[in-house]
Amino acid sequence: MFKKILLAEDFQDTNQGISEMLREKLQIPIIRDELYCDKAYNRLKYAVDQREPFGLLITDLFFKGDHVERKLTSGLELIQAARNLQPEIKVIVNSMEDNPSKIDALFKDQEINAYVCKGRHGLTELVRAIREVYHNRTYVSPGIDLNVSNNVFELEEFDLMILQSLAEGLTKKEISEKFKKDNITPNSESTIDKRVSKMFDEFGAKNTNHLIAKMIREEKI
Amino acid sequence: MFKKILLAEDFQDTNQGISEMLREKLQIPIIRDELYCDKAYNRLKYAVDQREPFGLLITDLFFKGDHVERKLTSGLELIQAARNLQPEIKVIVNSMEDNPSKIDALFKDQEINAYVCKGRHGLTELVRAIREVYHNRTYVSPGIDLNVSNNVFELEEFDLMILQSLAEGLTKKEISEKFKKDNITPNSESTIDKRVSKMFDEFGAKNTNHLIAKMIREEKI
DNA sequence: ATTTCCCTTGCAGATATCTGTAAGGGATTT
DNA sequence: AAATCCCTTACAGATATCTGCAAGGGAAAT
Repeated sequence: MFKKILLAEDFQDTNQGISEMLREKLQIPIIRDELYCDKAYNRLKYAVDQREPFGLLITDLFFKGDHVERKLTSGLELIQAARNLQPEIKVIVNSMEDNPSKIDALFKDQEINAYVCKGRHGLTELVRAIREVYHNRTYVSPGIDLNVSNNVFELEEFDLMILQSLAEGLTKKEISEKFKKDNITPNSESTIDKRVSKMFDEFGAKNTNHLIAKMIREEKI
Repeated sequence: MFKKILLAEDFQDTNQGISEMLREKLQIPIIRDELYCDKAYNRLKYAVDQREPFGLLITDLFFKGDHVERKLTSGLELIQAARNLQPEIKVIVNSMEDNPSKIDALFKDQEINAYVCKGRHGLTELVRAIREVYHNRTYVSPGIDLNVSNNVFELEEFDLMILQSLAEGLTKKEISEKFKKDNITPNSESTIDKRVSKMFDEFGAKNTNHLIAKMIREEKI
């Protein structure tokens, strides 16, 4: 089993619960837990310098901001920095994110080894994930279905840019002009009209206000 | 100190961390933890029936939905049900909500005894809160400033209804008609126009799309 | 009583949005 | 080569939005 594990999790209660479990259930000799990404990174670096690197990093994705100044502000940044420093380190993400396409991106882009979704079985699943990862397998919380990723209604890049611009208060004419300036094509006002109308049908919206409200609430934009 | 404490918290890791701490730091003889509001309520009821009621309820606000059917779906509903059953029970809310006006409402409407904000000192603060509440005092996490509640730009009821209607895709004419039907006044299309334009100024929005996007992102609607 | 202030309402004009129709171009199929 | 499909674009007409201006009414101040 792993000899050294680093835990990055900013909630004290959650942090405590996980550390306790790691010690009891898995008898990990060395467990370090940190409340800030920067401090976690420093620990990794020091361990590498001392030639006693951590075997596993368990990290959350979202870290609250407070008065402390931060360089690394999210789990994503921490993972990238860690991999840069120590490419072979195993990574388990432990977060409340449950959007399959976002989790899928973590495996594809960051090559994480496991994803555990916080919830009623989060701790049990985490123990399982650590064992799987130790044996060079990947793990995903059973509640998450990466296949049935809701790509059915996933927004493509172009439509996304239109929606973001509308949400920023630009008119369709302004969007058309911006697209022309940035060499984004297609870019006629008419096409933008058409795209938005098509989204009305796809998402069952009555008008632009309705569409934007839906998209933001569903965290598509 | 309290003899019996009930903890309602759906995240297994957080739940574990808190239970552990209650046992170690405060030597509470009986601690029950539940992952569902309904189960927590059943425990309260059983304890009351047995004439050995809980002295304190610690609850989260948001509970994830899953396959299990639920009657009580939020901490708010649990608190109301608990107070209905056992009016004198002490209540501490432990959640990640950090909006002062919403927390203020919990004290005013639900008469909760303490509010602890999850975060880097959440567990330490919770211990403190329990001691304070035991001595019949209230407690709020120091990071929360109930005085500087962002009421400066709080929406009044009327403007809120307009925004919600717009976000549902109604036109201003339709909103005007709805208001007339529901005897809400003022209700002319002109006034609704004016109110929305005024909000453009207040919130620095360029148009309706922009305003709705801002309001939803700031969780005003 | 008069003035002042603020809100509601109506109206009008300039823009913006939404929905069709239709023409043209590129890619694929037949 | 011709037909088909899909996307882009232009344009037009009906609505909707946004911004003024002006009139009226109620409440508070003078």
